[in-house]
This record gives sequence, structure tokens and C-alpha cells, in this order.
Amino acid sequence: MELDRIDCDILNLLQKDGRLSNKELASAVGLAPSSCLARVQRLRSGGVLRGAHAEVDPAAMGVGLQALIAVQLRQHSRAQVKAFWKHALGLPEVLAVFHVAGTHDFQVHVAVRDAHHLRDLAMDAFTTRSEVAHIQTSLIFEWAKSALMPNYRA
Amino acid sequence: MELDRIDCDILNLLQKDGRLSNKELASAVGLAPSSCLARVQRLRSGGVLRGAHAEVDPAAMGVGLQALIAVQLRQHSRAQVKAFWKHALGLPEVLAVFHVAGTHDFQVHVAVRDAHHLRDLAMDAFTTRSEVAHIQTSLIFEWAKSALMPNYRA
DNA sequence: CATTCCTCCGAATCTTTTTCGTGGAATGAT
DNA sequence: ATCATTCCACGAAAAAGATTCGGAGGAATG
Repeated sequence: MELDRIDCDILNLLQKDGRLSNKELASAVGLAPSSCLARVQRLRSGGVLRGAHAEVDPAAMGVGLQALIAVQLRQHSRAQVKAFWKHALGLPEVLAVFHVAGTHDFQVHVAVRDAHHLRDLAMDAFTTRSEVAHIQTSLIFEWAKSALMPNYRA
Repeated sequence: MELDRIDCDILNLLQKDGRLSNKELASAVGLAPSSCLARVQRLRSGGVLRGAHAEVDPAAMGVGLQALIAVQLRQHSRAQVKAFWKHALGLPEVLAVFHVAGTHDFQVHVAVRDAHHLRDLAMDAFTTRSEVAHIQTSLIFEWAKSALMPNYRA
């Protein structure tokens, strides 16, 4: 799909604030609301704009600790990879799963109550899995997300 | 801040779809729109609900490759950590930065055009930095985010 | 030039958001 | 037990916003 300057502006603004009203968005990109809406609808139906997700305060949810767990599997068969993938995504503590190439096979971002909870999670949900050979846990001191996906087209 | 069952429902629904209209949200949680709005405003002003971010298709932005770059610093002084942190967050390719405890000091999630771009990024923006001792790059085959932050309060 | 194709705009309509006053249930003191 | 007090939730009304639609302007094409 073809994206012009205004489409990119729209995408950037909505990445920063997904709840911008169409009217605000329109005036920010210099279009009439009706024209802006047409573009947003086009971006949505074209699969470029995929939806929005609210961000909540982890502390308010009782999350006191986050970690990255690097996981090595015993074998790299498709079945094992898929099994672990599904398992990890099913855990409530898991925020994100990365299947990677390198010394480890997965990096799993988890959010837990405290150190005790993390230990239990590591042992019960990772170490004991048959397809898991080895894990290495790194506590997260601080983390930040960039609001914007880079755009290499324009 | 005190969160009851309905607040949690609201937070979960907005995490899954941050653009739910207040009316839809209200009917989903079994409240009148006016009551639902009051709760959402309370969650917002209380800092529990922090905003929403649209999700865009990386491929549509010309992102063909993502990677996790594990970074080790030479020293662990506060100044070096802060300097690297700021630097990394300023790069357009960087989607997220994790300051971690463990064998590495940072994990940086980057989105690039292709392998060539990744090599340039690694060399120009990481390896050549004076505070960086060593990096290790892992290509991301696939990744997934869970929509929900776990809630350990309710 | 005439035609076609795009994209935008503004007005009208329809929906949603937001405000505000009322009433019921729970809490606590007398 | 009774009376305040507080906390929510509700519904109606007013305000704001979303969406539709017909048509104008402008660039490319033949």
C-alpha cells in the first residue's frame, strides 16, 4: 500500500496517542475531518493500522518486578519450538515472547509480583518443561518503549 | 488506588482494544455510559490508565528485520548507564530498551530494514560507542506480545 | 481541450460523549 | 432503630464528534 506524507503523520500521531479523536487528528495533519476519516479507514482496512492498546501502570496491577528470561531448548525441532511458544504465550506472567537466533532460542519478557514469584515461575513454568535445556534470568531495572515504529519507506 | 472487579474489566478490555467507545465499554462491563465514563476518568487521573498507542504493521513501514542486541558496558557507573540509555532511546531503529542485571547490561529491541541496515546500526550506533565493551546480536524470527498486563491485586 | 481519476471539502445527519441532578444502598454515629 | 453522610449508579438533556454524501478543484491522460 502506498503511504504519503500525511498517512505517515497520521500513523505517527496515532502511535503516540491512539485515542486522538478524528477531529483532532484531522486538524493536526491539516485535513478536514471527513478526509482524515477516509484515510484512517483506508489504513485500517489495508492492515497498516492494526488497532490500539491501552497502557496500564504495572505497579497498579501488583507487578513489582519484571525480567527477561533467556531460554535454550534441548533440540531445535519445529515441534519443540512451537510447543514452547504456545506454552509461554499462555502464561499470564508473560508480556512478550521473542523467538531468536543466537546463543539462546527465546527471550521471554515476564511481569511478576516479586522475587519469590519469579523463582516459582522460572522453576514451575520453564525449568521443568521437557523441551527446555537451560534458562538464564535477567532482572529488569528499568525499561522504556519508543512510541514510534521507524518508517523506512518515506 | 482501589480497583474493583469492574475497573479490572475496563482495564482488560481497553488493553485488548484501546479504541473501544465508551458506550461499547459500558455495555461490556454492565454499566450506563455515564457511570463507565466516570470510572475511566478516575483511572486516567489516578495514573492507572496511561494512554493508548496504535499498532502499525512493521512491514508496511519497510521494517524487514528485527533483532535483540545485548550490550555490555565497560564500566557500570551511573554516568555510563545513563549515557547509553539516552543514546539508545534516541535512535529511530530502537523499539525498546531494557536495563537489566545479569551477564549483559542492556537488551535493545531494534527494527531495521534488512541485514545490511542491522550491520550498519550495530557498528555505527553500538560498537563504536566508548561506553560499550561488547555487543551480541540475536535476530528475531518471530515475536508476540500478550495483550494483557497480569493483575495480581484482584 | 475533453475526459478521467483522485482527493478534498462542507453541510446534513446520526451517534456518542459528557454534564448534571436524582435516588438508592451501605456506613457509622447517636 | 434512626438519621446523616457518602458513594455509586442511573437517565435525560445538551454539547461535541463521527460519518455520509454530493460535488468542486486539479492533475494526468488521450
